[in-house]
Amino acid sequence: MVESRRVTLKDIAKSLGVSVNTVSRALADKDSVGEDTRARIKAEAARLGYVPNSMARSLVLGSAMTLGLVITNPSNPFYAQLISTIEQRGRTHGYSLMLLVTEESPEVDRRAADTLLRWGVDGALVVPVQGEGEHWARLSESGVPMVCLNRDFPSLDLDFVGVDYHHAALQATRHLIEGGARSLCLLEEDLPISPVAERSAGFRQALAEAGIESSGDPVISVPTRRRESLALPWEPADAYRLAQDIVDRGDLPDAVMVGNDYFALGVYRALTEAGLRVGDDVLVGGFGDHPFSAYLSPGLTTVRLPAAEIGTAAVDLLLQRIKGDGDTAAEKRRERCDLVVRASSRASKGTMT
Amino acid sequence: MVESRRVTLKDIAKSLGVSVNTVSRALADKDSVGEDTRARIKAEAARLGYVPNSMARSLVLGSAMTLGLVITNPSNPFYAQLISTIEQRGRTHGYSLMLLVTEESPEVDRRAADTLLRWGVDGALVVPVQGEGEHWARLSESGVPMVCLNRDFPSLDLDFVGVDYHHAALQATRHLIEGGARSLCLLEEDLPISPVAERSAGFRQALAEAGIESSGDPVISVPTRRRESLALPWEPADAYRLAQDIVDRGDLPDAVMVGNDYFALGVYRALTEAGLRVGDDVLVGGFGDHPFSAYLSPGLTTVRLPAAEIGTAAVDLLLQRIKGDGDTAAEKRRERCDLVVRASSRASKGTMT
DNA sequence: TTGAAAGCGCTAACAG
DNA sequence: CTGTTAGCGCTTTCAA
Repeated sequence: MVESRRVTLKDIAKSLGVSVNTVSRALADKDSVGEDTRARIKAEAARLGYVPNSMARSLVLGSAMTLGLVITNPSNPFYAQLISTIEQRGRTHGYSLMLLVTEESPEVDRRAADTLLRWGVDGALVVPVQGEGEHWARLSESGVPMVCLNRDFPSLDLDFVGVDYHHAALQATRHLIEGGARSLCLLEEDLPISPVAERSAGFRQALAEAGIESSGDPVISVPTRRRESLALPWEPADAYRLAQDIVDRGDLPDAVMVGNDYFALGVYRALTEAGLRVGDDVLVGGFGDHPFSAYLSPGLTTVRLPAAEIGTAAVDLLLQRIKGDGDTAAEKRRERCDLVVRASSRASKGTMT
Repeated sequence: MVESRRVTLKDIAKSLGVSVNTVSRALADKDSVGEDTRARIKAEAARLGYVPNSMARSLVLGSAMTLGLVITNPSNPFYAQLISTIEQRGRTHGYSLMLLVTEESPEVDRRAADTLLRWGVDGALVVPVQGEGEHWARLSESGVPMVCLNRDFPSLDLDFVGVDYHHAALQATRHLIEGGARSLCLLEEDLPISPVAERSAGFRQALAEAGIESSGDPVISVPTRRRESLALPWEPADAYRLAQDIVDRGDLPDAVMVGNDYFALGVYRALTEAGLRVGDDVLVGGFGDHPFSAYLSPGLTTVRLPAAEIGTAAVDLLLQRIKGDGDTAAEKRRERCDLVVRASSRASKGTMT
């Protein structure tokens, strides 16, 4: 491994006896340079193994050509897909990606905003750790275009691209009710985030429509035990325990909705162990349509989340903002999604929208 | 949104009537600055909302304080966990992360190496798109410390941290054989990567030890149909189709190993549909121990991959290289892993190492 | 068409 | 203790 310093424009210039900026323009394919000169310069650059210094370039150009992506947990398959899509689409437009993982820590979240500011990213895509998001508002006000992903701050005037969870939950719950459910509950993770709130609202609306009332709150918060590592998806065991409790208490409804497919795994187990048949004795519906969901017995009825569409839309919106379209009002975009009906809800009506 | 230019050291200096570099040193907490001056400077910096420019800083310091991470597919849960771990550990040491997603494209892989070079990352962690990896060798020779993750180029002198797939496959296969299997096959994805090769070798060794011979090749390559989007994990359907074929042909062995748990989903379905009972008529073993694997019926016996350990070890090795320990021979580290025994292999011996 | 000079924002040397 | 000078590698004036 040669410890040679990196080749710079100056090196090429010196080696060829021309000025630095002739080299710069030759390599940038500007027309203000002679045919032969350009050729000699390019040859020499290749010979020396010249690699442009992006940082220096960015410094003078005033643009980092970098997007920041802040994610709470890449092990969430939905977010994993967002990462892929976003990186790909950003790269297509010439942007590099700086990734920050917050693991639901408000502290890390706050620092993430700071880091992005320091690096001068051209724009930021962020799944915020919710609660208070002033630091994100500040980032945005500092002139860094940003769009929130999946989690929205209704109170803050920030661009947002996510899922129409309300509509999705409404449809899914209606579907279970049409399937015959007269008592239902919804198991949600215990985080104060907008997706949970919106799903709960949609779920409740469906219940209200059908005139279904329950003694207690039908939306149940799953106590997610501090996981060994947050670098994992939701823990089925958390939902398993809760479902067991419900069964033991004799509170089991006709149908159980869960905020994510992983919880469905736990619910399946609890029901099965109690001698109940999913899709028959109890209907189950989830969110995510993760690859395993189609392969469970019975197959899980679940909402497919349009990760690719959301990632793409978010990047496109961000790029638009970066291009200067910054004074328009904040956009709140909620993508509709499909309910994938499988045997866990018994009915077999195909895909509805 | 104020379109105000970013506050710089110069602004603070001007506003206070001191020199730029006094400001620099005051803010850097160097001791060569008066108590009161420092205080005034810090106050003014805060008042003006000064944010240091990392790029400028990096340019002069000659270090980007950035690590590059090149991943083929974040939707692979193993890689998702690596991303989390690596970002976290890098951040702990003050490094930002630049993420590149290659989606198994040799072209993108090549460009990734170039991008990292241009940005002058301090080090790179890469899951290479295998085949030929000269560009990675070049990156390394250019003086950028790098370590390969999960996939090794035995022929190239590059640092490597991954899984001891050979040992894992050996153990898992032995376990199935001890469980009574006398004919076995291994379903692997059709990629020319070292993990596949190593698992196959371990699998074959176990067969040889037991004196098991088969008519055809017991290692079967699963034709992975070009997926709609590569931003997804393995496709269970690919393994499902193949398993169906095997069953139809009457070639079904006593035990089926699969290179990843997603394939097991497909195998389960094919077997079930053929009226066979997993863990009874046919034993199944996988790799990954994904969250769903424990919740299948029957639970899937599978190899747990130590993603966190590998991510941590890789970062630590990289940081060590960055610190200058660059002349030692390339290190090839293969982490051992546990076989998680569940009902799909019938036996119930607890966790073995 | 080319070169010289200036500057992006910051830090490091050296004076004073 | 503080200011001046220099320079990281690059691009963009402006002259020549």
